[in-house]
Amino acid sequence: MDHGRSPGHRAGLTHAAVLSAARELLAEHGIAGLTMRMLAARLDVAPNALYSHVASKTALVDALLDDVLGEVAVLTPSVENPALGLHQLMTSTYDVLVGHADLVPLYLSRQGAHGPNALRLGEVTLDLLRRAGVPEPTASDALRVLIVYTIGFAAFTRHLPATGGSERRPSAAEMQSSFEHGLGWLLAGISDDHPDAQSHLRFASETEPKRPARK
Amino acid sequence: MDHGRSPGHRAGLTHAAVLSAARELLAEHGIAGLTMRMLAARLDVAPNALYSHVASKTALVDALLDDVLGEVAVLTPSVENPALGLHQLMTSTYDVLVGHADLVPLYLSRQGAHGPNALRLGEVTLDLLRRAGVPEPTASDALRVLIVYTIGFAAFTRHLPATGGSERRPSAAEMQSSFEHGLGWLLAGISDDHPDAQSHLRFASETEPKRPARK
DNA sequence: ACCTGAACACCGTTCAAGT
DNA sequence: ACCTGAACACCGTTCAAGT
Repeated sequence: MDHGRSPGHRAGLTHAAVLSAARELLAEHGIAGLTMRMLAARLDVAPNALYSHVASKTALVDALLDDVLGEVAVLTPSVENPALGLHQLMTSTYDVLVGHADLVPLYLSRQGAHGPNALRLGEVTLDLLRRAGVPEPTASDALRVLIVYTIGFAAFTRHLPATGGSERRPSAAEMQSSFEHGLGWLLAGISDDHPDAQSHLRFASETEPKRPARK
Repeated sequence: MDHGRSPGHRAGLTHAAVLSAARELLAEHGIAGLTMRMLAARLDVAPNALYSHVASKTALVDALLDDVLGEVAVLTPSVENPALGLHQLMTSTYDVLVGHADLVPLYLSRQGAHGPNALRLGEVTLDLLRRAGVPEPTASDALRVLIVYTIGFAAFTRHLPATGGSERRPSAAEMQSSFEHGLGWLLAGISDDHPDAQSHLRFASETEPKRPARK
């Protein structure tokens, strides 16, 4: 594989190139195809050459997920309607993660070394919660709940466990619909715990425009 | 390792013995220690001997998780108070899964070949939802949402991502508290969608006795 | 600093035997 | 049917070189 290159010559790899090739590999061959050796082969490089640009495979996966998280749409801070902004942010995160569902379980099994994009999303969410009038002890709970709920649902969109009885596997569209229902319940519950909130979060799920089903 | 045993003699393994040894291995050495070869070594057996009792490693993991799920307390069907039964069932599931949090991400990454215990839990949950007065299109959504929420939270109890800013890692007790808050929001939201429900699910989270923090 | 060659210490799984 | 011995086709990672 390694195109005629003697020990001293370099291939011109970069961290970004490795990351980008990893994303392609993941998209094409799924999670099973994402190995250091396959990645090296795709880059026409010896397997150990990758370690000049990536500390380890787990570091690669962490970087990969944060890279994906960078695609989440963080619209104008929605100062006027934080409730709607909250709903939009979670659904956008859900959409992006579903597009790379293989990555989530892999990320779950590691120490969550959170990248800058993940941190940014957490901060934006917390900010929206506060603006919606949710006071501090509850806001932290709500942040955790929303994150876990969204990521958990994204991880499950492919294979849902035990939906009871002999029912067939729910489609991606059904999963998205269930996700949206549950998100509405959560946002309503958060808001109902604090009736002095400036606007009911429940409002968001009703005014949100329909998204097209994923390809 | 293999105690003097010639090719023809048997070691007396059973499916249950393999499964039990796998649980011990998981508890002692974590997820990294759960390999077919380590498992064989612990049973004083050649690695390939396991394949007489287990089809593959993924089948082992599936069986392992369903075995764990068998520990979930399914109390008297709570005919009188389905709302409280629902809350109790989810918290029990959460507690059990948190005790084996390593298993969940591994389970997520596979095709969810659902064992009998998982199916039973799904059916019991759905039954409770119906008894609580939740009509059918919503009940399926609620079932999915509750399952995903509970399993997702269990998977995250060790490493929570992006709780925003530079806050330190939440403790297990904090995670449990957040889980319970979110569960209350969900149950309240489900019940509020159907005001004719025989009893507000919200009621459950208020009458539920305190559980001791996990060891 | 970046890359190669070779190797180490593992994996899950299969195949041909033995009783 | 259950187990061993040996092997296959992989892994991630390290170490000593080369330029």
